[in-house]
Amino acid sequence: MEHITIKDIAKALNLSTSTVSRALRGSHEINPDTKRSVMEYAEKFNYQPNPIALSLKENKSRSIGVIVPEIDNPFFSQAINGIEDIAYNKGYQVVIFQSHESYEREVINTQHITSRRVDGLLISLSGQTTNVEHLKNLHDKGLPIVLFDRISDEIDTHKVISDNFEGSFNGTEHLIKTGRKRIAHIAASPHLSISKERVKGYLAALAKHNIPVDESLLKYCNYGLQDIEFVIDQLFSNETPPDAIFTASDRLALGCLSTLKKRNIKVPEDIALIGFTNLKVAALLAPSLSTIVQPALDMGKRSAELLFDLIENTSKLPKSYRTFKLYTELIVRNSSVMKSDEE
Amino acid sequence: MEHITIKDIAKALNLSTSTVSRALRGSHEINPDTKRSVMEYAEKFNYQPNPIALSLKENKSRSIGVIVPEIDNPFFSQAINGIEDIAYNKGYQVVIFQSHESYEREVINTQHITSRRVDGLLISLSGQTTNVEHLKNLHDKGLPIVLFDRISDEIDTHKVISDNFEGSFNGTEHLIKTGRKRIAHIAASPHLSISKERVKGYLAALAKHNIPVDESLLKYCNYGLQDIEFVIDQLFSNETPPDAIFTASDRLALGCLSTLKKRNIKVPEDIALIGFTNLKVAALLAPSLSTIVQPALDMGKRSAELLFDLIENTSKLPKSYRTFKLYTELIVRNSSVMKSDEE
DNA sequence: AATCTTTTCGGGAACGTTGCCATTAATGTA
DNA sequence: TACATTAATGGCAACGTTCCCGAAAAGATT
Repeated sequence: MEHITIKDIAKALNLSTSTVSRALRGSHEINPDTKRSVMEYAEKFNYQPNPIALSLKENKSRSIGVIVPEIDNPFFSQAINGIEDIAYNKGYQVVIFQSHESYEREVINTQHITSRRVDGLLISLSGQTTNVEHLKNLHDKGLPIVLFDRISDEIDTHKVISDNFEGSFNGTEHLIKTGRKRIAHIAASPHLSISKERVKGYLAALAKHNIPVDESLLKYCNYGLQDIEFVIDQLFSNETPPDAIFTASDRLALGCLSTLKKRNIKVPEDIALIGFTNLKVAALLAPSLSTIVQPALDMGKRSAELLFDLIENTSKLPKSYRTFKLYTELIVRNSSVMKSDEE
Repeated sequence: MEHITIKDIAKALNLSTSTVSRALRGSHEINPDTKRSVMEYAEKFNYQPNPIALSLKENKSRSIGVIVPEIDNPFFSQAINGIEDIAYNKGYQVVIFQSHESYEREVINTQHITSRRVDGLLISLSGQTTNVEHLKNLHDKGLPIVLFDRISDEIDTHKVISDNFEGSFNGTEHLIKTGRKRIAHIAASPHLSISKERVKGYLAALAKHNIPVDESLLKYCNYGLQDIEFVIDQLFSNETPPDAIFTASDRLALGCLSTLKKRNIKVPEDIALIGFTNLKVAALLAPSLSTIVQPALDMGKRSAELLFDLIENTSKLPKSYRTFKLYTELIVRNSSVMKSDEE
């Protein structure tokens, strides 16, 4: 890949690089004729300023880093879609990293992030992450960071989440109102903020309706299918098994559905199932899955906007960081109600 | 974000930058004591070489660009997962662009790609792209490019696809062997290589079994739900409607399923449905979806490996480019056979 | 006519790093 | 003792760009 430089133009037109540079930027202190000839030459030979040289000079890369647990997860790919959208309009590049739910990998990613001199970082924590020193360090050094979805209290910066408490509360209450008595909750990694919030919502709904909490109905579970099967089997070995499961994530809901099918437990007759998800196919599952929808795309957009806000006002110091809660929506389908078969 | 530089170390230790540079690289012509003190200082203040300065000097960015139609499409996010995996091990960054199935956007993306000086490009063409001059130009200028999934004959470089013909042939033949007589095929954008190959496989299977081709059963369709509904309605306005639909993509299959449900057409009783997809949830749909699985992750990995091969041997000129066909697999589920309900 | 402004441009440093070419001092060789 | 060799380090240019500063020429102001 050969690229024409400002020097080449200067040499060809018998000018200095300074003059060419100014002509290209349309400076007023350049003779219109000179300007025109420079422009024409640049156009003709398809001059494109070297962003790397610019980066070196200005000490910024015009790129942002994104660390997600797994890109191949509809929630995150939708969020990245939103991020890319905003970044594109701002003329920034999006550089992707995956933590694969591993703390070590996340730490290594943050090292790469700094070494690569990205201008800002968007991150959703891995399921294993309990210590966020690696992010604190970056933030203390002045790197703009926005946390989304899986956040941490220990970092003081902008955060974007969906209203996990409310969503969880509404989902649980929906199960209660449709007559379910023993409602289990399967949460994801207990370290995650989203898990904690959703458990709180679940407990709050039970409390409101004076349903005693049964610890044996509250389970934490990894995404593996075996893990899910194990948990389901645990729940059903209970002397009075649950008549509803409220699941804290898309993957878990799918795993439950498939396990319940395998165990020949009918949904929603034997047990109601409701997910916390944004899967487009949720409506097409058998049975169609009731769920609490999260605005993944909007979350990506909002996070990116906030990050650019931080990047562009990085000097104006006295910041007040905020945590933005995005709406959730309960969508009732067949997995939680025993009515007809078509909506 | 303040970063310590080689100059800082030099100043602090009363050395020249050259000495520090060589000490850091472990050069033999540096006094072991000096080397040690430099190393210690660098360690202590967390020196990280500035990759931007390196890039400027070496005229390479250690990053690769990836252009996909839509990141929020399980096939592509899985592929990107594979790409990121390989790139991570090679120490490269992955920079993501989306064409949103738009030719204009794809062209703009390629401009960004060049202006950003990525070391290589992985691309899957947009559905609107018929002219690939923008890619040819880049390739002629020496940018290593690997095409995957949605490829073009007009660019001579490495390509990675799944065996669309075979997958399509097997899918169609499966429908024939299970007694279907009027098999429709709904393809994606007619410009796409994947569409052409899959149509060929479909036609070949019909030919092998002496089934005459009915042009009215071969449809091209966009991903929009309205488009799909329109096509389905067209098919069923036929005097003898199809008894099977072989669909050329995951999204199309989902759209069909939902439309057929809405129209109260029973799958698989009234009509068999089979997709070309890699959706993890295909098994959980109602009915579970028969499909031809594509190895998206492997495709991403393979493409990335080939790209790095090109990048690293960019000088060794006489290249022989190849097109790699990856395996596909027919998975028969309930949407195409009328047997029992559980597998 | 002498001075002051503009206008238009060139020179050079700087961003962080590497690599070539000195340079110095110490050591080895005759 | 004189010269060649080696070890250890410094100086400087270069990558592509911008920006500050200066300079020459032309024009404007007394």
